[in-house]
Amino acid sequence: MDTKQRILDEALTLFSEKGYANVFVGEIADRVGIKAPSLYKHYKNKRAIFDAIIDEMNSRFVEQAKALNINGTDASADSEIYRNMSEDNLLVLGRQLFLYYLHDDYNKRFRKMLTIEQFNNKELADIYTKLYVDDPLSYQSMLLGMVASAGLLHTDNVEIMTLHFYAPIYYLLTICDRDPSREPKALETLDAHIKQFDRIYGRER
Amino acid sequence: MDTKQRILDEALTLFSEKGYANVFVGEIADRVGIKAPSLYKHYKNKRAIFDAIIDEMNSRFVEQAKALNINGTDASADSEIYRNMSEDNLLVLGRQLFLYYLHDDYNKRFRKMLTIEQFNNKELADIYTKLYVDDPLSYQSMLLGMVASAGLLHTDNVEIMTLHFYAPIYYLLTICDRDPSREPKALETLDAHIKQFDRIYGRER
DNA sequence: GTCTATAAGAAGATAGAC
DNA sequence: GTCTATCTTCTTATAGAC
Repeated sequence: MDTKQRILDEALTLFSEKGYANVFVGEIADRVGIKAPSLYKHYKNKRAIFDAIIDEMNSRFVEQAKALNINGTDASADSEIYRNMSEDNLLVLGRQLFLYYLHDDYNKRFRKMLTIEQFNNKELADIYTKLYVDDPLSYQSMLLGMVASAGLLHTDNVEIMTLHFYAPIYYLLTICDRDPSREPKALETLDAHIKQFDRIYGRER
Repeated sequence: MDTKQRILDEALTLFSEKGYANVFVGEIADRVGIKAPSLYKHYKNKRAIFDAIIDEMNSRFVEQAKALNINGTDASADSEIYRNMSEDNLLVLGRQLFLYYLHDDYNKRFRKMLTIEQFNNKELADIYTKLYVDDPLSYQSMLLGMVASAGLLHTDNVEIMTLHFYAPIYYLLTICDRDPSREPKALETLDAHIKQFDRIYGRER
């Protein structure tokens, strides 16, 4: 990886642990293995590093969204999966979603940085809301809606059903971000949640 | 309010908006209406202000927990309320919980400060987990457990039922903290959530 | 592109008068 | 307890050699 990219990488790690203001330019340089002044050959100033991180993450997530949408809107490709969705498949879906969000390195560090900076930076607050509130809700609404229209889930309000699916996942995610030692317990709770969700919405009522 | 207390109050406001590192001692002093050096007659240094906030908030919440426990463990006082819990009462309970957390001034500012500082300060991370994860879960488990034992809610897993009640409330709370303009929509969603919760758990299955 | 040396400025904290 | 003046330290950023 070239130096310019390594600077972004180390900076993101540090920003996600301590927040922008607590990270010094010299600290980033140290991690990269250069001296602070050398860093200014790659970026105009400290803020430019921060902005470059946001730009890169934004395009990363735009690509990801594109990839999801291709599968998501192409009913012929996906419908078979979701029309045959058993409790086991629902468990796998929820677990994958959770573990991807939790362990994907960029996702995790970027989310923590957004968490720290959200009240101080309206742009980051909006990105957070998009990535961890609005996008998951609309994506999962679509998936669960397909499962429901196949008759495997039953509700008269897909939005609330999706909230009941996602809110506990989000809640467990924030717990693990704060304290990774709670991860095993959170995974158990996740499974119990999804099984219960399937029992609740998975039969005629 | 005396100066020493006003310093804590203004500091908490600033810390909750910008985080510890982005708040300057002179800024706190400005808000209080004194000069920075005068502030050092009240607190040894900037960190001491921060620590005093945590101490005060801790004792505030200990008192609150005591007050809740008196009602909570005194079955004879509360049981009548919870044994007659209709959907309307459940709505009120959820709404009160949500609006208290959302609008109580100390709660709100302290929560935002904890959110910002959680990854940089293990003590604050633990306080956050206690206040917004463990305590609400155990308190609400107790309440909902009473409602269930009165036959008004039905589940074989009170813990997961409580997660299904609280996680959406927590999720909506973090949305509103980040963007208060979403509060009206969040309140609608909250009501829809609780009504759905009551429909799900409130009848024999 | 990386370094050493250093400038420029910000922010925390102290001294001492009132 | 509050002020003005000031010290000290830390951090960003630049200059200029290699």
